[in-house]
Amino acid sequence: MASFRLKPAGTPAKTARNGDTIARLSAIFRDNEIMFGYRVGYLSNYFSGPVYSVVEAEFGMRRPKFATLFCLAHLGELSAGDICLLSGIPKNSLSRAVNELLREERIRRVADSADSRRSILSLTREGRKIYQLILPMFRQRQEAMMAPLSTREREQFDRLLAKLVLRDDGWNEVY
Amino acid sequence: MASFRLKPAGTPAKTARNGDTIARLSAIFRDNEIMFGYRVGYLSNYFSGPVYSVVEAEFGMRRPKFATLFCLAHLGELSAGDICLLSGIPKNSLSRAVNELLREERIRRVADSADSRRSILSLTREGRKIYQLILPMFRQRQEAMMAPLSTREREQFDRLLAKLVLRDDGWNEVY
DNA sequence: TGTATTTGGTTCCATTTGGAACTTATAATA
DNA sequence: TATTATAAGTTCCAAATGGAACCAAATACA
Repeated sequence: MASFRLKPAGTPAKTARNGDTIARLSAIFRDNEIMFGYRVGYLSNYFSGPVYSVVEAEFGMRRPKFATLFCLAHLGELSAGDICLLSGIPKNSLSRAVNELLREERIRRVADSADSRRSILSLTREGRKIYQLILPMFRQRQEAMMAPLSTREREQFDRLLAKLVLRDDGWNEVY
Repeated sequence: MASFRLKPAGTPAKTARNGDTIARLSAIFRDNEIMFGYRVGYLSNYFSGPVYSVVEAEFGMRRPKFATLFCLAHLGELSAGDICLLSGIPKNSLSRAVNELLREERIRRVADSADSRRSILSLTREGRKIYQLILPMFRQRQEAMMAPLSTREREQFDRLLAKLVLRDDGWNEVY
């Protein structure tokens, strides 16, 4: 994991195109009716897709499982439903992820004494270790993604994302 | 479709939480090691997920198929590979999408005379019609997503997204 | 308190997914 | 111009996905 990379050094992109084609294709980024949504989705795909394909091969772990580790690493103790809310992953997928992680002893689960339908999840030492192992891949990929922005621009971007995500209008209450 | 909505009016969110819980959970948006990647992914999920689940139910169409229509609607004629590049969808998934759309006569395909491995795809009248029918859902959802930003902030966001997406450093040459 | 509703979580199942191997056509190089 | 490598697209298959139905506990409220 020391030197995570998406392709061996020097390997040319499989989808290399000439400049003209690129220019023609990228017109779609300059003008369409769902500019924001489309580009956000595009970034998201190219950000996480390649990393997950490595993480899957190397750790047998995809979005639902990693999202679980990620949320628990940050917030300590959560229910499965909390993680759904924080990730937008459907609860049945998340349920499976949780049960697999339990089997692998990467998380633990104790019934919530206040509400015995819920249970409280948290990382085991092993879970935290694996998380720390995977995290750098995402960090590195994020750094690559953000390369075109200056420090100042990153601050702006940060501020805008915060506004979009920390909100109270129920936009994300859909699942 | 006249009044597309994600939940019937007045239906409370299934995942309603009290303010305290919300506050606790949203800490993850304020501080983590992959702030940009995480929040972009979160937005992307909550933007498109709910729309696709309606589009799937109503038109039997998911991301690969809609991405195909979307790209063709904007750029006229493209190969399957172009659409992969523009969407980050793997080529086998896209191949299936293309063949389904052909069967449904929503796109047409002609062999590229210059390179007979490729073929050139384009929308049929029917394909364009269905696209126009779906598009407003995404527009509406995007509008909801962007609600917290002022006009000025949207311009900023637009500028930053453009920088992230219109780039030349091969960041997206991974599939 | 008893009945109806909602909620957290799991299970079922049909469909979708994407890696890998394959086919055919083009490009690159000897 | 053979030979080899690479590209576009398809097919195969094992695994992941998500809607829907379900169960059990909690809540609303008559």
